[in-house]
Amino acid sequence: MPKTDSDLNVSREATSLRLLVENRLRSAIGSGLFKPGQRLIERELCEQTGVGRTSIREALRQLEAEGLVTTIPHRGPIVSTITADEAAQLYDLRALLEGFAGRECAKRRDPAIIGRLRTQYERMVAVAGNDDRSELLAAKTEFYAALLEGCGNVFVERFLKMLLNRVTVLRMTSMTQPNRIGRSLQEIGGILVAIESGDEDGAEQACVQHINNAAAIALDALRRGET
Amino acid sequence: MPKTDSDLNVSREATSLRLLVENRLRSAIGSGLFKPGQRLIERELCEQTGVGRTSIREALRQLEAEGLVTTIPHRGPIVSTITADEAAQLYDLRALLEGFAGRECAKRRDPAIIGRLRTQYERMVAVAGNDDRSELLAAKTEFYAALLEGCGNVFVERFLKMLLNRVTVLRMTSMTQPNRIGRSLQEIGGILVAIESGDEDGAEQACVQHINNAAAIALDALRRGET
DNA sequence: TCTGGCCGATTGTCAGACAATCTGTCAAGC
DNA sequence: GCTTGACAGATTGTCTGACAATCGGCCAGA
Repeated sequence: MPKTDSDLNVSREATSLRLLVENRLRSAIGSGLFKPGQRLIERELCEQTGVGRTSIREALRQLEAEGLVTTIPHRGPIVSTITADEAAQLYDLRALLEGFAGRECAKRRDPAIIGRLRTQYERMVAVAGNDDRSELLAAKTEFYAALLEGCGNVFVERFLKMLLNRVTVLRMTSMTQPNRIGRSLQEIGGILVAIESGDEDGAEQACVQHINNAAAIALDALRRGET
Repeated sequence: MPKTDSDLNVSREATSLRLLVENRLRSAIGSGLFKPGQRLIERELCEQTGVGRTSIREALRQLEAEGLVTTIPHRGPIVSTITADEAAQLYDLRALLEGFAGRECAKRRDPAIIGRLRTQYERMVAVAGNDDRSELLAAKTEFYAALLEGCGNVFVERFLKMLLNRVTVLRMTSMTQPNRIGRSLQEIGGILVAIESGDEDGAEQACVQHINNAAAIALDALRRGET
């Protein structure tokens, strides 16, 4: 990211209402407050958010483009559901892209990125034992954010973000398996080491393997459960 | 695709106005009618299309999500420009995804898909000599469409479509090089053969190589030209 | 030449309105 | 009882008009 000389970045959070709504809805869906399949009725959203229908609708169009919601004509938007089949495809693609990202990170070895990766990894190790998983999840999210930025490809970054939004709910499932955490951490550590040592093939493989393992668990739970 | 018993598919083209506008704008940008960097003023679009601002704005949000237009706050949307650097990243990702698609096609060997690929390839060969390139381009587009569908991964398909929309203008450039056509056809033939014979590695390699070659030319032209 | 302020253009957002369309229900008919 | 048809309510899709906020450029003044 182009860092300004001195940090005079007037954050310009003055984002439009539409963007605020968009982010709210995104996190509402990601956090499970809005469940897959649930209808999102415009007027209700207007009341809940206090903004006009215009802004709501435009935000919904954006989320629709990202695949988070699906609009049924003359019926309105619903939170997208995902079949086991699609989930498998999603994980396939994610493995491909994250493998690429891992490889690129290892190739570039940007110290700033590596620093962030290591920080988050250590944070994950530190809080792994907590009952409250939220911080673990936060650390993992940050870890991935660094990985995506580090790959130096804005398209990969954008696409992976979209994919991650869609698996968030599934990821909760797979993280719930208690004894998965240990293995997961181990795998992530492997990714970190490979990147730090510039081992491109190793980093790619580690990323792919990590996703595949997570996918196996998530898909299993998904098939066992419903929808 | 789930084919209905008898072909009673009432095409239900009755898509919403918003979708019509969206497609119009997409092709207007893809065809170069709207040039990169050009401002898209809502009211003008309203006049040109004859629809209200509501529909225009929602369509723009969609295109924005796809990356085709970029909205500058309080300034309005412009047709997205692309730097040489970003173009390189775009081609990198495209190579990755199309390599994946090629591999999957070779793995699955769906006769319907292979038939379509071959048909379009032969069509390309047939019209390669024409002065008018439009049919060649159309055939190539169809070829790719079949390749994307054949990979059996809706996410890969969707993402690649987005990427293709963004390179369309660049692709024109690279196709303009006259003696590139021969090589290009040869490469595409290679892809087809590999898929038909189920050679996964070969198909992937052929796809990647094809994109890399196209990228080299396009990027060269881009750097030589402007922006 | 640089500074500051004004003005037009355009977006961002809202409220209200209306037709088109979908869904569920309920009565009528076999 | 089960199917058919019609009606009513709910909700979207779209338009219109409106207004404040903001951006860019122009022009006067130092």
